[in-house]
Amino acid sequence: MDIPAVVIDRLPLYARVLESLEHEGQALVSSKELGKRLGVTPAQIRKDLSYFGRFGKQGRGYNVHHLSGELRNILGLDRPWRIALVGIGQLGRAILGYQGFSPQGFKIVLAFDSNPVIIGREIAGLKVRDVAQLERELERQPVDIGIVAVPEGNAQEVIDALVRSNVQSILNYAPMAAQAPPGVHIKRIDPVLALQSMTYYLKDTQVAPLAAS
Amino acid sequence: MDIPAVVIDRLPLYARVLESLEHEGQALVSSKELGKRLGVTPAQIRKDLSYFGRFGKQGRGYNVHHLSGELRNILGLDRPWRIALVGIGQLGRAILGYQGFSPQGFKIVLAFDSNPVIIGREIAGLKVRDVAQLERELERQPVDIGIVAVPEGNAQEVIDALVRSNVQSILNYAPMAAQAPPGVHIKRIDPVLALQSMTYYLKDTQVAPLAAS
DNA sequence: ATCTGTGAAGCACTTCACAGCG
DNA sequence: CGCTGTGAAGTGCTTCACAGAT
Repeated sequence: MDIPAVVIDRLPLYARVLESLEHEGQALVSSKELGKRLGVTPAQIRKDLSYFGRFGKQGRGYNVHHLSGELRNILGLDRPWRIALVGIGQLGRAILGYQGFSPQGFKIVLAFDSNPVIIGREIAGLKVRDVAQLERELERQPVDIGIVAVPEGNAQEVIDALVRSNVQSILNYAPMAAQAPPGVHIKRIDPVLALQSMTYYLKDTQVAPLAAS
Repeated sequence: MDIPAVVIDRLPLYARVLESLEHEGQALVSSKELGKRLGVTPAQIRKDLSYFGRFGKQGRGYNVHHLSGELRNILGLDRPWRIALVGIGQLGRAILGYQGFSPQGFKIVLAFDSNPVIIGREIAGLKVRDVAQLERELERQPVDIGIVAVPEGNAQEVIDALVRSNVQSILNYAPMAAQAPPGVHIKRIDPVLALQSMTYYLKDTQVAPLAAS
């Protein structure tokens, strides 16, 4: 069976709410309550979960601890994942310093850049390697995920190199639609693109001319 | 007419490619060529654009400069936008220091935090204000957009305060589904959630146990 | 001949509504 | 009686395919 990608995208949110409920000591939860917390219809939650199994009990709801574990297993969150980060500029350094990855099992194990000034330097405990050696290094030390934090103009070539190294999941911080062969999953994450689509809805309600400040 | 949100989300990508083409000096572009660059079908591009007008010429294609300008106008990218940033921790500082907003017309004009140690300090040229005063400050100096970079547990209350201050567009860095009244647009941007959905597809192809490193 | 703009068809996701179980 | 799991209906986005313009 082929599960819609939108469903997969919602699962991490479900998993996170369930973890909260677990910490709050709640044993059972209904699709209605989960839906309220998530801003999603109860039917959608039941339908989404039904792709993977029958986790609930009629008349009762879902066992929070059990469902949480099932989702973590389905998503692979119960295992560690290795990441190569490409691009150690301002953004790359922020990503390297970000404390939110490792508690969730994501570990950046390789860092690459093209700037000779920082190649060889150690940043946040990781030696920066030459991106020209990316394929060679990934052969020696494979990773599961690539994070691309290079300028837009270089992102496609970096992604191509990652794909040649059999990296199948890529998080792309460059504001462009990257091309990749089928089987490779790319997610774009760009705050400017996100803002640029929201301004569409703001056009007629702009609060004040900037010059007035 | 009500234009699908997915269409609005694609427009910034179109606008960006058109700007590249403009800089490359290309005068005309067909939906086929645009589609190739963007990994989108030509029909989708034509359909998307047709929601807003008839910008092309049959037999020729689209005038790059003209279409670029139309899209910038449709999205409101030809105007400056004011932003309030809430949460000046590690992430908030990275956002404050990010050079990518202002070239696109996004200007952070207010910074808030709840930590007494940094309230009053100046960071990246902006005085950090007390988040408890958010509504008062936004009354004096309205903004168009709010960026929320506070911990998950505080994000909803911050969003509620922004909404009370008539902020209608919010970029939320917290990894949760925030609630807001209709008319308010929230986009979530969280790298961990993005990774957590990609691992679903990786489950059976994990490269190596992390312990082996 | 080429390429747009667009109704109509096709496809995919969401919601409904209810049988069935606890 | 409450709540899940799920076919079926509903809705909305994407793709097709072609008339029409250059």
